[in-house]
Amino acid sequence: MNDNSTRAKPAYHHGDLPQQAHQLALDTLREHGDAAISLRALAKQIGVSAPALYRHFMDRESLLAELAITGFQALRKRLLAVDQAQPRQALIDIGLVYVSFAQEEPNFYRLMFGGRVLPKGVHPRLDTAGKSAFRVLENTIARAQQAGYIKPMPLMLVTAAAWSLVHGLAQLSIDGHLPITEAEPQLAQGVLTLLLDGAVADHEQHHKDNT
Amino acid sequence: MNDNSTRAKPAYHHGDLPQQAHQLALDTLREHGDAAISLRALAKQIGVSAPALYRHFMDRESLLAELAITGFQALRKRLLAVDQAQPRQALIDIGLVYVSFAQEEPNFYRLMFGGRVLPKGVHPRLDTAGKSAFRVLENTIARAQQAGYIKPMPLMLVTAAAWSLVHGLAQLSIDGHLPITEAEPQLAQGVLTLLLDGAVADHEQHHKDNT
DNA sequence: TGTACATCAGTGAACGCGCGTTCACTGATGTAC
DNA sequence: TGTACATCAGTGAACGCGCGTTCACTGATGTAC
Repeated sequence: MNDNSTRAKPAYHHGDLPQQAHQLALDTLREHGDAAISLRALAKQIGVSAPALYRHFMDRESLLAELAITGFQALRKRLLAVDQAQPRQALIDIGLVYVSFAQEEPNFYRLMFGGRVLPKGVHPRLDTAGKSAFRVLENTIARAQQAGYIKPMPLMLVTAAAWSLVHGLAQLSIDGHLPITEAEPQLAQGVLTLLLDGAVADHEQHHKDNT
Repeated sequence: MNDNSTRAKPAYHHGDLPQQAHQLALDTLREHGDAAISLRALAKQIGVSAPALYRHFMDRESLLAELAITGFQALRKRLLAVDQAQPRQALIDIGLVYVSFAQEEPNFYRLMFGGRVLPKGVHPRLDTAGKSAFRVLENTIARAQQAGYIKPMPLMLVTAAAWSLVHGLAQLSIDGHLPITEAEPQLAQGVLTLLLDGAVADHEQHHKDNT
């Protein structure tokens, strides 16, 4: 009687408010960006009074932080799925996966890395989630280096370079500055390869140790 | 009589409204970010009614676009100041200058590249300004390539890589993800060098042509 | 040099909006005995 | 098994806010003759 579809329609106690709010906020984020998320609108759509949400979320920003955490977990999961057998291919693939995540979920990505929305240090769980996604990238590089594929140099330096490159690619392409689509990742692939092999012409390689 | 200090204080006709509004908005942007800019607040601070601003700016977004244009011009100017004598040094310096601009003017940089605020294609003058700043970077690379310093490959590929790298560095460092400060640009320098020389160990170079 | 007139750059009031958040409350549920 | 009570999850009303923008207007300025 009260469970005819997937969800009951309880009169007073909703029973599933936090999850449903989270899900709806997530949909809104993906479609319209973080700026479009408002607790009032969310409550209205769910059919619940606005203050009800405050039982489950400290404030608007906490909700955004939870969404961002979800995003980092999703990103991490995708990065973990990359085949690690061949160092070179693993490095390229992980970059491509990173970029394609941003392309598939631009609004998610912007929330996660916007800076404006969720400053670092305010939501510890968020920082942790971000770090653990980053660590997948870092581990891949570390492995490649241990295998002797990457030059011996501070891990920090290589990861900073790799992360900067993929982050830049991601941002520029979701803002329409680079002609990269999911269907045409050639440019992204070329760029990643460039970091591996270097831009400098072979006959100029003696310059290397001058800097 | 009406010109005792630098500025007159005319009763009705302000005489300098657009410039003063632009300047004040610019200060607000730098200090508090684009979200803090409101036409009403601006008008209030200047001591003029809010609708007065609509004589000079189509709407809020147009004002933001003008600010962003100013930003791109400033960035371009700095990039142009880089010494182009030595290809390698020019490439590194232009990257460092780019990153340090973002660090000095994070809110400016976010407005210019935020994506959320000013979508491409809406303000043609803005797009032009962005392109002409970008062209300085592109020209530097083209020169280095013509000098034989950069491998022969599509210019687009190298510029995409370089731009992505510096953009990523800039973004990550202003969001506090990388320990780069103006006083300590070593990491930035190391990262830029890495793109030039490549990450792959020398004895693995035979992999190069496999990809 | 003076005057009529067009144009420009302001004004004050108002529209309509949605937001986050707090308050004192009530209805529903779970738990100890 | 039944009942008293604590706790939890909602409610409706309200506070206070600032925003962008439009409207009909008026005061100031520049221009033609």
